[in-house]
Amino acid sequence: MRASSVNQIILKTLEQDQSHLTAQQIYGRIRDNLPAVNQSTVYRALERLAHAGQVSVSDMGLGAAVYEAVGGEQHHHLVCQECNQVITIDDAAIQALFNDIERQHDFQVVTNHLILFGRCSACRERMPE
Amino acid sequence: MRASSVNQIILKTLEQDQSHLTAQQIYGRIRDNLPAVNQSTVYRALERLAHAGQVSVSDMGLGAAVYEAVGGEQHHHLVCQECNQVITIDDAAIQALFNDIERQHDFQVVTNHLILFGRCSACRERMPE
DNA sequence: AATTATAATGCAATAATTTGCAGTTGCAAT
DNA sequence: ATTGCAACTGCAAATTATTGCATTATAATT
Repeated sequence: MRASSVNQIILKTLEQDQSHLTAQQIYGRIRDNLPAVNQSTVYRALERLAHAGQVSVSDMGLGAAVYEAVGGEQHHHLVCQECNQVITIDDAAIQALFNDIERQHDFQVVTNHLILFGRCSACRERMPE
Repeated sequence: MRASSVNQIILKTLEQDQSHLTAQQIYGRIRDNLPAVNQSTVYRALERLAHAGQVSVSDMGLGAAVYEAVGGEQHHHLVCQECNQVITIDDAAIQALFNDIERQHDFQVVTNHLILFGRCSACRERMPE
């Protein structure tokens, strides 16, 4: 396998699929076309892409991390610990925080997919503390 | 083993140790006193404690997640992807964001230890994009 | 105290992820 | 072309984390 065309293939795979894919799912889809790609190659390519800010990695509290191509508009998620509901929130507030951090700490945030765990309104009503 | 005294033992272990411990390290320390505790019990106890907001779980980009007792003052971290430097930041800005989210989405954030990846100032100078 | 329900545990199997190391590949400079 | 170096890959082993199921413990109820 030609070195690092894997990056491109993974990116294309993620772009076709809008939803969050696990490393194993990505591995599976790539295998369909290129049987001769190893698992750790996929993990390492994903790591490179995440590092470069081209894909996001998120632990949504499922067994496995999920990956996604970073497109124009970012989004983030609130995950309810009780009912597992996933709420998508837009980037404005988060970007503002990141800008603050960048100014205060001179630190360029690359994290591009934030997952915040907690309790949704329905679950709070259903079972108040 | 008396059910769920494990919770207390883990909490005590984490409180004694200020630093971030991995599940394996916690497992190791508990074994010293209580050989008859299983790995999955430790993982499950940590999960419970995290869910209850008593300990924080963070993937700092090392191989394993790290756990910490949640004390009075929260803190969060910026982790440089290049040099692995860990910058500790205080809670104020983050809490403000969480409050916003709580107001806008009626969602109570439990996440209590945020890790943001990016590039520290030194590395940005050393290797500008 | 006996009875039920609910939650916690151990164990073993499985899944997900990481790592070490040797071998390839791509690329730039001879 | 050849050399040298850094990045990428495959493979296998090791680590880290999760899960299913039978058993045991705790708690609540009668």
